Amino acid sequence: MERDFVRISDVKVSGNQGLEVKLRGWVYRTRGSNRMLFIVLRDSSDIIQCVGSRDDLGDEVFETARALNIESSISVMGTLNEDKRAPGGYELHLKAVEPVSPAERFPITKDQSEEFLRDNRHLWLRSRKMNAILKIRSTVTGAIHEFFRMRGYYEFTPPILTPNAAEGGSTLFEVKYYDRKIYMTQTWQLYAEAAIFSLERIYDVSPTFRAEKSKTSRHLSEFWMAEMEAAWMSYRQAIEVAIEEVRFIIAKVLEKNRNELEILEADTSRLEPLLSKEWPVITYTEALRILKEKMGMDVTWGKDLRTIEEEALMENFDTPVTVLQYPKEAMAFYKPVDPEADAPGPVAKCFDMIAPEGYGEIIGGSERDTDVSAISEALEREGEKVENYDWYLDLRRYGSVQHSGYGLGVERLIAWICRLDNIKDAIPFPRTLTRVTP
RNA sequence: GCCGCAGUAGCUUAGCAGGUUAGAGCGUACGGCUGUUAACCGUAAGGUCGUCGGUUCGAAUCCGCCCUGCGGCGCCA
Repeated sequence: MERDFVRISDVKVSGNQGLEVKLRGWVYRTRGSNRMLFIVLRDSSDIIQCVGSRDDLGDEVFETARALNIESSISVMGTLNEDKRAPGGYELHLKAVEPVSPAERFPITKDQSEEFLRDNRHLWLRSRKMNAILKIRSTVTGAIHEFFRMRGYYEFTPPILTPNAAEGGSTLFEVKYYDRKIYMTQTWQLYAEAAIFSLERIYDVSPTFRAEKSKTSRHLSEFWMAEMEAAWMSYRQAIEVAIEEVRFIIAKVLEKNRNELEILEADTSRLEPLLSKEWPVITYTEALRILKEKMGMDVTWGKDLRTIEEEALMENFDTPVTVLQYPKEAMAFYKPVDPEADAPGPVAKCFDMIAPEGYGEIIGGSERDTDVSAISEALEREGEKVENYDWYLDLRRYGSVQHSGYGLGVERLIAWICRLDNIKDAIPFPRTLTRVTP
């Protein structure tokens, strides 16, 4: 009996005219009169309109079916019919309707604010929109695993609870840990650097926590980063990997999720050309020149690019752009100077990838300094206690090698691919400055 | 930390140069409808207008404090 049920997406194909099938799922919409009844049924795969008449079902079943609330779970039996009047072109002519568990009045109705839907995210996950986003999210993280494993990388899992900061103590979440205080991880990087001396090439897809007081549509307090770290690799090689990775992910989404992109109104013609185009790689210094010549914006050399400048820069491109060699002064302690760079001042062996359409930085990465004294001095300049980083410095004392890595903001990438207005919809249960529920 | 915007029924909102019982749509309840597309028609219930205080004969409307939320800047992925 159980095996007789089929998925909606499997029956919504031509050639099934008149076929008798059993479906089960949830009531997505209902309409009708006292003789006709329309139930749009939803399962994980798709939706289909079910049509029932009082004559076919009999008074008792008809009245039971008519009384079903939205989101009641039901199983149905009927014959398939191609009909232009049905949304989606196919419908099921009902012969039987059996409630599994009738729903109470569903709180989500026609008009809802974005915030109301986020308050009810536990129920809104059932929407076509969230269903589509979650499917794409699954493709994206699956593609990341596939991409790195195909290239001989090992998955390496970092600790989530960490004793000290990696980039600026002010954005750390404190955790009561027995009788001490520790922190939620901001990046796997320090641990990844330890691991490459064993595994050489590693990656992860892990949660990251940042207590930044940023209230924007691009920030989450808990988000997922897909990182990589590789021994014997320059930052320029890491850039090549990063571009390949993002292209690979987009190709996978285009391959698997065309229906979902359509539901999200995330026009695939934005994404398709990306696969055949070159993605520019420019230096920070060149970026300043573009800003001055094409946008009339004067940025003092040495200042980090701010959001308005990044957005202005991206108006000149329709693909992601990688900007490398930012001024060393503005960069974190572990990013080494590139002595070969052609720039007005010292620049770091580092890069950011900026997404088009205003979605901002999706990747940040760099080569990692291997010079113990350079790191120590940089740490002191940032006001950190060098002794806290003793084990990290050990990695330079025992057979250090050139190595690089980067982190990809999974939700920012998903938000861009899905053309979302807000990054909060790129993750099932968003955590922000003000939101910790549901 | 800084700068904007908002808070009126379960939800989405109108009303805001102060003036009778604060309107509507959706949802809900009941009734009607043989093909609907978050249908349509009718009836009904549903509101301490975020809080506290002030101005006034009179405050949803004007003023002030506070609370809550949203977005943006800085910072970041």
